Amino acid sequence: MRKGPWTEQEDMQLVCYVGLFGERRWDFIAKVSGLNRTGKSCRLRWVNYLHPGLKRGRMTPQEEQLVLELHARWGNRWSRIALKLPGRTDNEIKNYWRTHMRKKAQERKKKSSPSSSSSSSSSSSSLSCLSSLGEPPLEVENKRSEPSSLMTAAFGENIGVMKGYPMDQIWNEIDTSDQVTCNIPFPPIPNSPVWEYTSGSCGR
DNA sequence: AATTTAGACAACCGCAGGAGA
DNA sequence: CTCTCCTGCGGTTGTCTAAAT
Repeated sequence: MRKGPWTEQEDMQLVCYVGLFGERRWDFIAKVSGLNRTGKSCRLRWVNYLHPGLKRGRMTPQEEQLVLELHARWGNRWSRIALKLPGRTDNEIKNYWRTHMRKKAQERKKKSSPSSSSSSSSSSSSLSCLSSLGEPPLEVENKRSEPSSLMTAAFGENIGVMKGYPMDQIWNEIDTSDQVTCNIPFPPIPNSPVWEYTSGSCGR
């Protein structure tokens, strides 16, 4: 099994097969795609990097604020926190928190004076993100679990190809044929680095 | 200009829980 | 009921790059 950084070619292939089979059965996708990766690795790559709904770049102050608040409330429940931050992954948030906390720890060391009003800032009265969220609502909350919107974002008009083709049917077909040739021409996905280099089909 | 350091991001690992056989 | 496989989560480590010295 291959490890380490993914190549554009691998990304292309993965995007293609996830487009075909959906975001599930990663082990199967890993096998069928011919990628010499574990299903786990494929899933991670998709979730953290290739997912079309992902935001890239640094966190906005609002997002940072929200992370602070949610972490104060839920602790290290990164995936849960991520649900509240559309386009951000648990990994990203986790990384952000890590560097954030490291910075804080260092600052605290320097000062070594335990007044530490900053640590309590996460629950200060000036924070209103959560209250404005009203806990569950936040309209984006469920977007993640809505494959159709994801696919639309990812594949634009071509999503139509998928629509008239129920997943169950696909599964059935896959089960009967071990190998699948993926040659649906997907249009480039904006904001996804993969597409800066490649285009066209993803056959092997 | 070269080197060091810090921050950001990507990826792997181990574990736990759920589903199906 | 239990065993196995798959998936998802959280922790951790590695890599790259920009800023600082």
